[in-house]
Amino acid sequence: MKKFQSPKGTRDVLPAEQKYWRQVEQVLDSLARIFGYERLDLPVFESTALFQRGVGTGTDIVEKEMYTFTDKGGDSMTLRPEFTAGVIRAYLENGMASRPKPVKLWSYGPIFRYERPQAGRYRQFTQFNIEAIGEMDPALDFEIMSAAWQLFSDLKFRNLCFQINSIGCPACRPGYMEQLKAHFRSHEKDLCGDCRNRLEKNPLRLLDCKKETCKPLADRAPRAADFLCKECADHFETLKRYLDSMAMPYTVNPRLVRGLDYYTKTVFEVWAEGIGAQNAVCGGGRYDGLAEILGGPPTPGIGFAAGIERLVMTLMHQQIPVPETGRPDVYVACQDPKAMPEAVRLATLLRQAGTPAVLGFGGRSLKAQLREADNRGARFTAIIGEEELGKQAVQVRDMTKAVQEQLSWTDLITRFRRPRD
RNA sequence: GUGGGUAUAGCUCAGCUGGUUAGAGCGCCAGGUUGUGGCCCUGGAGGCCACGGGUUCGAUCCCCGUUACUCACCCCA
Repeated sequence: MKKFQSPKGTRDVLPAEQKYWRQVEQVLDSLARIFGYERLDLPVFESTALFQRGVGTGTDIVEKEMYTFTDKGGDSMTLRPEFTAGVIRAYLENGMASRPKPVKLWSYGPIFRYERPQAGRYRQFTQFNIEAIGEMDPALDFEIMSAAWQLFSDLKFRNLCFQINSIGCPACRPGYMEQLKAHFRSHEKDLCGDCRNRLEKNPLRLLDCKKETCKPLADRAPRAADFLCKECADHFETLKRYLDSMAMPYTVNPRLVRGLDYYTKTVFEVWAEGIGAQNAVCGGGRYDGLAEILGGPPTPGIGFAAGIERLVMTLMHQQIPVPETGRPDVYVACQDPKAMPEAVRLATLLRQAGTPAVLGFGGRSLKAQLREADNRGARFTAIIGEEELGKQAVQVRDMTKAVQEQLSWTDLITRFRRPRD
């Protein structure tokens, strides 16, 4: 029979990797608390139309990357390829517009995109997502970016690169797009095939092309920042002043465009090095038109998403120390198998007192049990030997100091008791 | 969707231009006498050498195909 494997583009997060996940999750949880964001959990699948409308039919995500299926009732459903559309759907559906603005929400969970896997790219991956809805103030753009900043500094990341840009709004973008198209159309014969397709459909993407033939043209292309309307230009300037005043280093990248249709004004990404070609660990921006696209009242918003797998990869690549997890306080061993009933009772009592305790199974030699205690990282081993048998007593061995003493069960339990909350 | 690379033990990999019982390190298990881990020593378990075909007296090795994994393009987290 053919051996089963995890589906292409999915992975198992084995116990050895869990400490890194735990570290990231703890930092995220406290970050959300520090910045005043509340948790919102969403369904993993939504109506396909939500993503078609919200993300945009011209995007790669909607065109070729969605896990879409028809359920038994005949409705088309899609595993979420991003969080934002679902967050806005929930915001509108649950009348959150009546709450104090901005409404600040965060979410965490699996995201699905059907792509060819490579280093740092999976078909099922995990995102942390943060959104602030209902406020135009550039100070909120700053707050969101500053949350990203603090996330990475709390994780102790080094060598990060913040990229920002402004891509305008419905008032100024059409004018810019015309200029952009005109520029590329005059050189159409020099463009690669992909770019010729993009020309009418999504001209912004041409700026992003990495082909040697298109790059020089992209470099000479008109820049979005030069065509912003007064409102967008002021917004961008104010944001940059906030960033400067707090000494947060960033690069204005006129070629940063981002792949989703709904972005307006501010867009940004954070790049890490050393984790492969997929180096964006965080990406986001403002989406002032999205709520309307989804049938709600005009509602501005801004947010970002971070890919947890890439954060974990960076943590490991930069060899950042994280707390060890899963070490037992006490390993209960017995010298003779006939002491096993006592060992079982002692382990149970320890656990009832909240002490992480593991038991040596299988009637193996004491030597083997101590070896196991060592391998599992146990801090102490409680040994029931010939002398202790039937006396409610144990030899307690300190595994780092290699010294031991006889203790009664009650003393042992008292010493290792852990209050639980 | 388009390219390149790689498939040998649980993991990381050797295996010379094809030659008979397929190796190492790590890990796992058990021992090194009288109740005790880490270091050291000894032993053991564990491989249809990815799968299918071809060339050959003979293929883990050469050729073709399939599949999987992987890196990159595209795009993104």
